[in-house]
Amino acid sequence: MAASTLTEVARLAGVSPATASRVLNGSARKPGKDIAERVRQAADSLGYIPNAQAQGLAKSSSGLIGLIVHDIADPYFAAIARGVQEAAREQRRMVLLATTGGAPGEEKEAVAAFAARRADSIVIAGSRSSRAEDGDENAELAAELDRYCRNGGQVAVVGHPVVGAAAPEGYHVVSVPNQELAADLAVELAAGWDGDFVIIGGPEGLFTSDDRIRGFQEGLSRAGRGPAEVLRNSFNRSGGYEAGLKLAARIKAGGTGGSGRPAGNGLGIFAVNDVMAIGAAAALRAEGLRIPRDARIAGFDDIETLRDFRPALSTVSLPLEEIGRLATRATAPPTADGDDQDSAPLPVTGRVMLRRSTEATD
Amino acid sequence: MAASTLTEVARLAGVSPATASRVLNGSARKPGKDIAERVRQAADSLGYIPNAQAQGLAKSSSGLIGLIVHDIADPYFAAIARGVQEAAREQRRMVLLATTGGAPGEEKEAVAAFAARRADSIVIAGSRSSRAEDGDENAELAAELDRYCRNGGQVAVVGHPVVGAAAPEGYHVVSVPNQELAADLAVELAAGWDGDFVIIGGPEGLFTSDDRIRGFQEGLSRAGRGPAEVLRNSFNRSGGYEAGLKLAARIKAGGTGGSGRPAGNGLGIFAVNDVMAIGAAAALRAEGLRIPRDARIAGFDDIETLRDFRPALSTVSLPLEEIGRLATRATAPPTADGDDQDSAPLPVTGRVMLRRSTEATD
DNA sequence: CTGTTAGCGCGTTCAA
DNA sequence: TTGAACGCGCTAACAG
Repeated sequence: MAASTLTEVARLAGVSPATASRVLNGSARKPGKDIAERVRQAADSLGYIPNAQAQGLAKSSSGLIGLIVHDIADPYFAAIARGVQEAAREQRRMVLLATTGGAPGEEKEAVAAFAARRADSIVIAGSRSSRAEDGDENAELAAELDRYCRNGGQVAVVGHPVVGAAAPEGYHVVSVPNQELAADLAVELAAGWDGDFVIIGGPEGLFTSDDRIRGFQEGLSRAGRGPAEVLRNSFNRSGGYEAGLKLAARIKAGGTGGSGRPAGNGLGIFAVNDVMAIGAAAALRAEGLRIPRDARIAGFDDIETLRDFRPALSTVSLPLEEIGRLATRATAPPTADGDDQDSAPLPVTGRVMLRRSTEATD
Repeated sequence: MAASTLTEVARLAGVSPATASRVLNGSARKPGKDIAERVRQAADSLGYIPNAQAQGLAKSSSGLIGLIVHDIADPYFAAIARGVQEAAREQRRMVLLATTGGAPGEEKEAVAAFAARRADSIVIAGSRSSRAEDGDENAELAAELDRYCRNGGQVAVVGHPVVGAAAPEGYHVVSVPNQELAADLAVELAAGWDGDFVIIGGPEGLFTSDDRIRGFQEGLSRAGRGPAEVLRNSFNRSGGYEAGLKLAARIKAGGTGGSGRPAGNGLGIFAVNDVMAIGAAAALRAEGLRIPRDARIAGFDDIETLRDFRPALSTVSLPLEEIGRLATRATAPPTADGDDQDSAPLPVTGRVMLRRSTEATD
């Protein structure tokens, strides 16, 4: 990766490197109009491209923003990534990508790698977990983040704060009202359906999943219903599929988990995200069941790619892209005009979307 | 972004920076066992993280790989990105992301930005275009890429070479047999359907789209059919939707474009990618038409997130993730053990998937 | 095997 | 306004 350097440009233009630097990169004072042109021409003819590494070294700031996701191919993260990318472009920064599969250990590695690259800020999307087995790694992650912040780094976390993060300066949280929205969803669903509900959740300890489960239960209780049974599986399509198979068998057996309801009365299913909901729906369909006739089903996230799914999936719409933008902007260098909103919780609102998958069929 | 430096670590350990460097980062020669431990402890207690910028400056290599996509939220690119990310991790490199919306001008900017960051290699996913309006920008992009390669950079392009790229050393192409596969699809579709075909394509000049159109026509001719009409629209869902509306009107009008076929006999629709196919299907459905009864429809790519769509979409399966991996590996630094396969065309194979959306209904 | 020296390419003081 | 000198943090040649 050898390329022409600023020194070469300066020599060709017959000026000092310092002057060349001033004209080519944004400096406070502008050199003479005539000399500037000469430098620019020299740079152009040499195809000069400033070495960002060297600039970063000298200025102690890289123009890099690190993004941590579980899986970039998951439409949920892809949508957030788009928002991050957009905001980063506005700020003329570049995005460094890391995928971790959700393991806190990997996330810690990613933070360290970003710190090594001197990324100005880090956005962590994706659910954190509080599982006991992840305890140590979570602690390490928190420590790494702390150090990063203490060194002047900016961090934004989507959803939940990292467990045990001491939150010095520069630590921001874009909180998503998962619980409230799940409660709203439950209330609306309960208004149109008096049968039993079942929740398909992710592994225990996953904050996003747990919040949504808790919220849904709360909504049910607010609607005068008892708590729903919770089936736990992996936080992806196949997890939803497996749970769907179980529920299909149950529905076909004619009961709804011992409540003694008559056969064919179906079930109200809430999957904690759209992808799991789709998986569950696929399983039901594979078992010959129909939605919403034999079972009503709702998800969460309102993934764009899934909007053409039939029957249209009831869900909670989340401004994923906006969330990415907000997180990114929260980590932007202080705008100098004093509006230091700092770590004030950023407002994210969602909306319950009732669609065909939970409509009455009679 | 101030952090403890190698010098500090060295001082604390009572050794020279050079020695510290040798033990902490991979050097050829290993220092004494005792001194190594002392350095490691010092580094640990200081929370030392090597400054990759400085390392890069000194070593002239950054461990960065740049990825250029149209839109990271598009499942097609997201899948490729996952592959790139995976391979990058294997090679202990980090991914820099740039999204361009497909404009050659933006791609040129991205290449320049990657070059500035001294990325070791660049992967360009996404269709190139040869539209006249993009001529200048394409030329600039090619020039930028050339320069990048000449400076020792590695480039891999998915699908088609960049227009006008002079291809010095380090320029690789992962070619995707779009045309052949589209032809295969046409042949298989024609075997089960004797009605008319219509192609929903992207804007003229988009290589991927044009290749698939050309291949499909070729396949039709191979099957003894005349060429299909081509509807051009934007290369995304809404483009498919618009085309679908037009076709719906035509189908409902009872003709198939003047061929005089009886009403209700439908149409065989080939959309050049899955996302457009889904859009078209949504339009047909919105107009009260059913698939495959009123129209058969097929796409291209076999997007994972869309696999649960009903009726299951006939398509051509592409190993997107593998493509990303291949592209990334193609740009890896020469493996030193001599297997310099260099710019040999990398093998990518796809497969026609006939599913419910193109099945006979009677 | 270790320490010293000299850059990598650039920004930013200082004097001129 | 311009140029010369220094330092950012690290690696790679040397010297000891």
